[in-house]
Amino acid sequence: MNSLKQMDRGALSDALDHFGQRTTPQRETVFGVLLNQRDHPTADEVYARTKSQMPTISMATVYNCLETLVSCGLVKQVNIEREPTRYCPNLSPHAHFHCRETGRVYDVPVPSGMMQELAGVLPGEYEADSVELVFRGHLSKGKTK
Amino acid sequence: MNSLKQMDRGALSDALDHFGQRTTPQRETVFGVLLNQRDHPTADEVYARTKSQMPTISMATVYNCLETLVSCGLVKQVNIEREPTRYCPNLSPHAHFHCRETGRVYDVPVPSGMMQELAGVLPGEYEADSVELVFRGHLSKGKTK
DNA sequence: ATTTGATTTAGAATAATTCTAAACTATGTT
DNA sequence: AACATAGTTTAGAATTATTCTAAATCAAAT
Repeated sequence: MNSLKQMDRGALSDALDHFGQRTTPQRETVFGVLLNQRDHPTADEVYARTKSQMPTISMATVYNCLETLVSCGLVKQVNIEREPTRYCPNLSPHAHFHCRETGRVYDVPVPSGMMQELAGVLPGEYEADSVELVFRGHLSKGKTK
Repeated sequence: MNSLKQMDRGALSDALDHFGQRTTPQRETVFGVLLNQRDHPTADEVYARTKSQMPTISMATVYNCLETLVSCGLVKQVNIEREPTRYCPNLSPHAHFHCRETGRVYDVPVPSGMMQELAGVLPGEYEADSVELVFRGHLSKGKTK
């Protein structure tokens, strides 16, 4: 699989349009790479994967595309400690789990009620537009998933 | 104020001892800097503040000391997006609020029950030893605190 | 067709952090 | 007290993710 499904292509164009940005082959390809393998790749990894489909793309363009996708709300950045930024096209409310042993990052669904509750701990003067929840630890043996 | 209170000096020595590390003037001074002004300074800021009390200290030592304090559990690292790491000697359970306008980071106390609850969203195979909760947004007008 | 502005590109620049190797300090042992 | 050992500090070099720059390319609109 290496091309965007019609549905995703539509979502991409719509979102880009909405922010006055053009739909380009590079943006489509990068978005496709993210949707195809949902393992929170770094920019470097996205670059490698994209290059295999589009050998002339440059690192700068990958960064540009990722930045564009993030600013259009199609992709989220995940920062774990000081490690390279990772990218995630999962838009539903979720937390992240970072395994210290493998370095892998997993999505963990969070009931939406929980998110409400979290916002509740903020004193009145704080107005949050985003919440980030990251767990760190390890996966219990047997289940490497 | 520029020297460690007796109580804090004791806590520092105990913790360092416990991990087989020496209590040095550099570590004491850096720890004192963090306790004195609890505004989540970056390593650069810690360096500047420490240098004013101990002009011969080097940047590398500041990083070494911070790393030592973190590994002994006396200080926490706070990473917000890709910005420089900040340091925080608040050991009670709390979240962070990052103001997009000023860039400042605030501690937000979190009821301990909430932390328990958060851990509850993790499926069984995930064993977390730390939870990080970061809000981003802005302070409502009037209260710049 | 031509202008205009957006996008892509390669490579240089930046900046936080880590590494390296030498100098220094403290501690324990005889 | 002198010495060996290991831990710590230091300045500066190295690393690395990311951003910047300026030129080339592309697309849309007159």
